[in-house]
Order: sequence, then C-alpha cells, then structure tokens
Amino acid sequence: MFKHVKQSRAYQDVVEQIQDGIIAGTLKPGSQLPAERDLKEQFGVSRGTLREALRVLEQKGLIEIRTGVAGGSIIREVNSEQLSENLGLLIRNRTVSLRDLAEFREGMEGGVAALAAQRGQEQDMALLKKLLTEAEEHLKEGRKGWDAFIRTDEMLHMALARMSGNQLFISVLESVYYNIHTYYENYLSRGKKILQENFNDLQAIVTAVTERNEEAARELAQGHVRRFNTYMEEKEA
Amino acid sequence: MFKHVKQSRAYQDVVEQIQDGIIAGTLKPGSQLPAERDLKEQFGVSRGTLREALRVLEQKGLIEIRTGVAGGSIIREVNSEQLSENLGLLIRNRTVSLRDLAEFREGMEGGVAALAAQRGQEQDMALLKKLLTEAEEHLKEGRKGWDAFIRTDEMLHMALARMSGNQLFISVLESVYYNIHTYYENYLSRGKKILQENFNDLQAIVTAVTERNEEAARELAQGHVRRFNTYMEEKEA
DNA sequence: TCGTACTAATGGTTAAACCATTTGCAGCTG
DNA sequence: CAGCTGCAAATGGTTTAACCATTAGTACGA
Repeated sequence: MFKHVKQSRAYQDVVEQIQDGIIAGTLKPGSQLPAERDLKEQFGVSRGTLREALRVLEQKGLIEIRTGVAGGSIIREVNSEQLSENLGLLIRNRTVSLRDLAEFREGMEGGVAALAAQRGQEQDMALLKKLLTEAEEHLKEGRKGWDAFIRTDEMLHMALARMSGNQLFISVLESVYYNIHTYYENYLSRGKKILQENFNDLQAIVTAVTERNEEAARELAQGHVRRFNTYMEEKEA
Repeated sequence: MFKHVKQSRAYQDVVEQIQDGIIAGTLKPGSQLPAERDLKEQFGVSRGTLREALRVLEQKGLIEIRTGVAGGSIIREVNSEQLSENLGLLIRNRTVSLRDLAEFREGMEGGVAALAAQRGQEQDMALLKKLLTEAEEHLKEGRKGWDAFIRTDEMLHMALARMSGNQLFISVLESVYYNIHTYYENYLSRGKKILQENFNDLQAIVTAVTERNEEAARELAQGHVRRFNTYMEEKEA
C-alpha cells in the first residue's frame, strides 16, 4: 500500500515540492518555472541536484524543458503519454500480452458506449455518423481501403470515449489503442468479410447510441470487442 | 504516432542504450550495472550526465539505485508500480471526480469477474470463500466492524482481479482502489443495511464465480458496482 | 525591407572534489 | 571461541565553477 521511503535524496524533495505545486494548481499548465540558476538558489541545492529533479519531473510528464533564451521548464498539460509509455514497457517485457490488452479493452468499451449514449451531444452524434460514412467508403475501396478502415474504426471508438466525458476512459483507451497499434498492428483483422462484419457492428452501436439506448449500446459494444478479440487470437495462434 | 525527436541530449542516448539492453534481455532483472565511475567511462560522458540518465531509468521503473558499498544500479523486474503512479497523477491532476473513478471501475469489474470465473483455480476459490466468511464476521461486529468489512470487500475485489490473470486489470484496479481510498474514503458507503446488501452481492458474485458461470458473474459484478456508485453519489451530493 | 551577425539568456555537459551510507573485516573483549 | 566495536573502502549523493550549444531578440548594414 505504501511506497518505500527513500531518505536523504535532496532531488526527491525538489520533485515533490514542484509536483505538489502542480497538483495544487499553484503552478498552472503553460506557465514557466524560473531558470535553473534561479531555481537552484530558491531550493538551496546545486544545479546538478536540481537538474536531476527536473529530469524526473520531465519523465513523469509534468514539465517540458526547452533550450535557448526564453527556454526553460514549462508546466505541461497532463496527458496520457507517460501512461502509454509504461504500458508499452510492460508489454514489451511480456508481462502484458495481446490477449490481456484485448480483454481489458473489452471491459471498458461497453461502459464507454453506455455513457456515450447517455451524454452525447448532437454534434457528437453527427461526428459518429460522419465517421460511419467514411468507414463505409473505405470498405468499398477494397483491399487498399483496409488500413484506412481500421483507422476510422479506431477514431470512432475514440469519439465514443470522448463522448463518455470521462477522462479516465479517454486516457486509458488512448493508451490501449496506441500500444495495440505499435506492437500488435499485424494481428489486427483484415479481409473483406471480417471488415464488413466490423462495419455492421459499428453501425448497430452508433444507432443504439444515437437512440440513447444505453443497454443496447453496452451489449453491442461488448459483444463486438469480444468477437474481434477471438479473431485476433486465432491470428496470433 | 511518433514522438518528437529531442536532439543533442547525451543522457537520452545513455537511457536508450540501457533500456534497449533490458528489453532485449541482455541486462537481466536482478543483475547489477557497473558503478557510476565505471559506467561514465564506458559511455564516455561525465558523471553528472550519466546520473541524469540513471534518474530517468529509475523513474521509468527499470532500475533501482542503492547506496553504500555493494550498492549501485540494479535491473528491476518490470511491474505495475509506475503505471499506478501515472494513473494516480492523471487522477489527481485532472481532478477526476468520484463519479469518473466509479464509472471506470464499473466498466472493469464485470470483465474481471467473468475472467475470474473462467480461470480461477481451486485455491483461488477457497480464498474467495475465506474472505467472504471474514466479511460476514465483520458485519456481525456491528459499527466497529464496518471499516474492516470495507477492507475485506476490497481484498475480495483484488482477489478477483488477480484470478483474472490479467496484469492490466490487476495494476489498474490496484491504482483505482488506492486512489479511491486516498481521496474519497469518506464517501464509501457504511451502515448496517447497506453493508448487508453489499455482502449479499459479494456472496452472489462468489457463488457465480465458483460455479464458473461467467455471464452471471459479469452481470452481478457490474450491477453491484453500479448500485454502489449510486449510493456514493448520493452521499457526495 | 530584408537579411546577417552579434549578444545575451538559458539549458547541456564536464571536471574534480567532498559528503553520506553501507558493507565487511580486523581486532578487541568477554 | 562468540560477539561486539570501530575503522576502511566502495559506492551513490551533492557541490562548485567553468565552458559548450541552442535560441530569441536586436542592431546594423546592404
């Protein structure tokens, strides 16, 4: 439950002070920290120690460091980049398999679809229909449209996630998709028949969402993901 | 898709070389890197630069650094700690509401229960029953057993997550529970009647899991979480 | 008006020294 | 001999001071 205490590490103290400031809102995204030579005075540490702290904060995704005059440490808008990186590391160390990723996604897409049905605005619904039309067009293009279809499919899923209004779903699903595409691109299902089935699923989901039928959206999305996981696993074997 | 290239940063090069070694398996978990004063020679950089690289690797969770003779940088077994930290930062920074956390959890618990029903071993089932018995005892203790009941409830949910055999579920749920307890402890439902209902739900879920009834387990777990989210939201209002 | 070159601010790197922590061993003591 | 004490050495942690590299702004000249 608790993390081990590492004592007498000055840079850790610096990291925590800045991090707390960001979380508390004292340090707002976009604003700049003082220059290293100033900061080291304020913290009462050497520049080397301060820089180790800044490296840690950078790795956590909390700041971005630019060189040159008017450069320096800029507080970042927090995003899911670091989460993605860590997921990627886990995956590459074989701790997380394709099956794990897919199962995880299955767990979430149902909830996302239900929330999207509940909270989507008119403009969101319009976007869904637009993406659906795009997908259909890519499908008609035959083999050369397959990759584009898969991209559109993903955009549609991410649009649903954004409609859920839940940043956790958005960030985590972003990570999952990023890692699936980076490390398992080849296992994504292709082929006329299977993509047609995929499209039919999407159409049904979008219809349920636009009709604000939460339970139908949940069931359809879950079933859809589950079925396509099976296809991927067959391909993996 | 691609990350921005940051040029002329020597420490990044060091990070990548070591990280690649770990991923490729050349550097195995548990093994030690040479001392800083040796490493800096091998990489041809100064000690300060090398240390910035080590700080980054440490923050990524790839190495652990110990002081003293026989200390140094030890390659770590990759685990979910960093993922949890990132998720925690996202949660805190986005000022994610209790509702967001709860919805997210709702999305996952169903999948977890279904997988647990599918993959649980005999000993896992035994643990579930043991935890259920404990929970019942805490319930009988009245008001003073409430906190203990909630802990047991959480342990039961984590046991289910572990039974799923999916490291992603395990890591993410760990982080979600940790953050709920850290920031929303006061909103957790208490009271004789409500905890009794909670217990009944748990009993039903465990029964479904031990009978390997995936769909029942999924439905029960999802419904359970959803219902208790409503209670929490009422309390929040 | 445009472009070139200089200037200054800022992060990136280096070097050498010293501090702090930890392990293990030598030697002392009972 | 058993066990404690304290020192020595290895290793990470920190400091200092200097210099290199990159970049935005500015002054100046074609």
